[in-house]
Amino acid sequence: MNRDSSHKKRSSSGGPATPLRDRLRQATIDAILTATEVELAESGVHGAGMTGIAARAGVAVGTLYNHFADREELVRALFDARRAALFSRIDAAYRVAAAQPFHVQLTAFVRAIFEHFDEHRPFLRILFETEFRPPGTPARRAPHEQMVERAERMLHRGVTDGELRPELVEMYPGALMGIMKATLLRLLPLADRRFADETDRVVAFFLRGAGA
Amino acid sequence: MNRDSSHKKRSSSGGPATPLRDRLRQATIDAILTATEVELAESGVHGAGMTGIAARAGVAVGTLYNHFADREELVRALFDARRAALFSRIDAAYRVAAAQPFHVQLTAFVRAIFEHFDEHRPFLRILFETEFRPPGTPARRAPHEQMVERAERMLHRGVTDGELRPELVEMYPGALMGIMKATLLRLLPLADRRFADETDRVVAFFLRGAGA
Amino acid sequence: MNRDSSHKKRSSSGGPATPLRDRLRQATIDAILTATEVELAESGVHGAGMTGIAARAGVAVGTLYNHFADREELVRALFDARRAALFSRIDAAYRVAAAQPFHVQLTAFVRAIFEHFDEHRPFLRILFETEFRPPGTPARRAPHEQMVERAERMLHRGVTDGELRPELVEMYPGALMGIMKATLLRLLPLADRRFADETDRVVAFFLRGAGA
Amino acid sequence: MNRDSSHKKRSSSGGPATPLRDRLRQATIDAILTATEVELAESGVHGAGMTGIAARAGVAVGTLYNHFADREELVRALFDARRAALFSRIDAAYRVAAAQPFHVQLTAFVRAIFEHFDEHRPFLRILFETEFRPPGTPARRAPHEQMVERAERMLHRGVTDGELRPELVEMYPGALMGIMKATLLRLLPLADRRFADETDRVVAFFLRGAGA
DNA sequence: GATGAATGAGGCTTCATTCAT
DNA sequence: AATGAATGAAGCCTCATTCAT
Repeated sequence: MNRDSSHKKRSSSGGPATPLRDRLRQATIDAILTATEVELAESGVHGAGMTGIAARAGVAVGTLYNHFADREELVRALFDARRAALFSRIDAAYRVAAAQPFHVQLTAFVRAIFEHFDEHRPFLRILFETEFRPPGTPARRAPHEQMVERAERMLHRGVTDGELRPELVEMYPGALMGIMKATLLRLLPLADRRFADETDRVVAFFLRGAGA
Repeated sequence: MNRDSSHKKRSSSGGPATPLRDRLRQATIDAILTATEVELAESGVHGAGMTGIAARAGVAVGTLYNHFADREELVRALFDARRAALFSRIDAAYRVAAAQPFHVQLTAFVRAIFEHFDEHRPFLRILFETEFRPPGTPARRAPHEQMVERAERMLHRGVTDGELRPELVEMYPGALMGIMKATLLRLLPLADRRFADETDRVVAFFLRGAGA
Repeated sequence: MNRDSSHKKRSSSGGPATPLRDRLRQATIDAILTATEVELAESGVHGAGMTGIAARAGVAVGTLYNHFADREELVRALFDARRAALFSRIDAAYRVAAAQPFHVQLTAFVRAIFEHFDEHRPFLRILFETEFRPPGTPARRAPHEQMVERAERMLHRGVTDGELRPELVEMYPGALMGIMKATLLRLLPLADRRFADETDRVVAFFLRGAGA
Repeated sequence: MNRDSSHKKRSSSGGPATPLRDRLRQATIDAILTATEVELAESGVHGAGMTGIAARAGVAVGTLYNHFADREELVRALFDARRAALFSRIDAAYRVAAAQPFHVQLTAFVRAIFEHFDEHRPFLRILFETEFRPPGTPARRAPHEQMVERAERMLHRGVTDGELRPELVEMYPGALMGIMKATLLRLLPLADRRFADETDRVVAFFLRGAGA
């Protein structure tokens, strides 16, 4: 069935024919994904039901299945979408700071992540719950691991540039992530605190531990 | 409604009336708890079913209900038992090192935790999964938070003793836990590595970041 | 939590959007109620199971729960439906005979009840079983008591009109009901006898005992 | 197994050897039956469980099965015991009044029944619940029918003696029982009223309806 | 495409009954 | 004969999924 949004058979005339249908379609999908995110955050990844998701999205249950093969694919789509947004944000910040010293890039990395979760608190709750057993395991990698990889690449540069000591290098990625997660976990219950405001403190602590 | 603690009669005559029954009873309970631990670790906290638990424990489903009111109480009993063991181990190590310098006590703290999880890898998997949303959700505190509290008390001494800098002190407990968890997470897939062997490196990294 | 009464949308455009769905829905509910009645009569109020009810109704178990929150609500719905039918029949007969002498109204009352049970023998069996301990036990009044109340009102008129002696008046409602029930009980095993044919004899006996 | 209390192999010496064992045995059985009666009355005939019965009787579940083959036999034993007591009481009263006029005997009949239920209110609740579907159906007759038979024999004499009119005679037994049951039902919620006090009024009402 | 009632496998729990001590 | 933990069939209910309209 047609769960990929790339039909592209609208090329009979010349202009952008029927993009309306596609736009409506995408609007429905977005509504469903957002509803899924909120429901999962509220009821837990396994506690949320298709009925509740449909209700919050303002559609019928059957409509969910017109866009996603089954519950698993829906959840996976949510994870993919949010992960893609997070990674593109990280990568953008990363690139912008590519010419700057390592510690600037590190700061940009941490800030990008914190800002993303400031905008997606519900998804953060979901991430913590599924960190160890992400939906769609074992075929898929946990977002966690993919971020660890990105952190590894960046921190490697820190060592190469001489800004980080090489001794405990294999601890660095996990330690950075661990400190960040601890910060997220600590602030999550406080609805009025922005994660991004902690950026400098996290970087400071990490650099004291790992800095040359 | 825990059905344990039912030693009503007995001892009315003279001899030890039925210690045998009690021993068998306790053996059953232990078998059930262990089976629960393994099943939860394998299938997830919500994925594990009473049928599978009973099968692994080598008892009938009904037997589970002779000792635990329902699924929730069973899971809670597992958490309580493992958490109690962990905390008593921590506290013991903590007391033993009470007269020693702070960094020795810190090392004892970290090592106690790592050793406990070396002996209870399945429970570790469960802990990660429920860190943010503990079973029996609202009423009970996450084990995580209780450990953070213990860490806070200990690290406070580090500051008082002058071994830790007071600047980022509110980050310390989370950071220590975060670094430990990152280490556990990193080594968990490697079945032949002992967490306890990482003790010194974790302490070293933390002290470089927080030490005076 | 009765899930009926869900005609939320529809009629936004112009035509009668989905009266078909509603009709099918009601047909399902009726089938379920009838099946419930028969199963309860056959297997007893507690002996009847959701599986058997679903099978007899020709639906899946889950369908029962699409229309009734749980077993108790289903049974209650059956009672409510049958009781409402009985009472509206009684009340109609009662009104029609309002202008006539008391003994005519009494006859109409008895006949209405007998005719109702001629059409709902299965429900009669259920009523006898639950007379003393209605389903959904504490909260709701037994149908029995509600009928006694109606009888009381009517018999009061008999006394006022001088057609009944006032002496043992507090026995009248129970006695009338008791004589009727004894008659129902006596004829219930005889499938070819109509209760309504006993109307005059019951009234005659009661009036001889209570008449002025 | 030995569920009949007639072993009678204690005749080796001469005197009444080991009647002690039998007496203890009977005491246990009585305790169980009474416990059963109360539990059934409280929780309903199907709601009462073997565990609750054993607990109330002060024995272990297994002990119940040492005296009764299964739950059904236990309930049946209770019914048999109470019915036997009721019938022997009725029959005694009946015989005593055999030489007296019919209406005296009728009064004795009604009073015997009322007195029995004054002493066994719990059992009365059970009777109402099972009147239509007695436990052990279909092999066993309902107590109701057996009482109707006794009533029939007695009322037949009333007709023969000329104290009752022969016209509606087939209604008499049911009507008498119905009036009695209505009275029991009316007074059952009032814990301080004795059924036996209603004897004369019941007889009076019945005789007005059926008397010559 | 959207709709939502119908489906039924699977999960949790109960409780009469058994049997080793 | 008493005990009470163990047993497991059977009951109720949930919820992802389907499909006729």
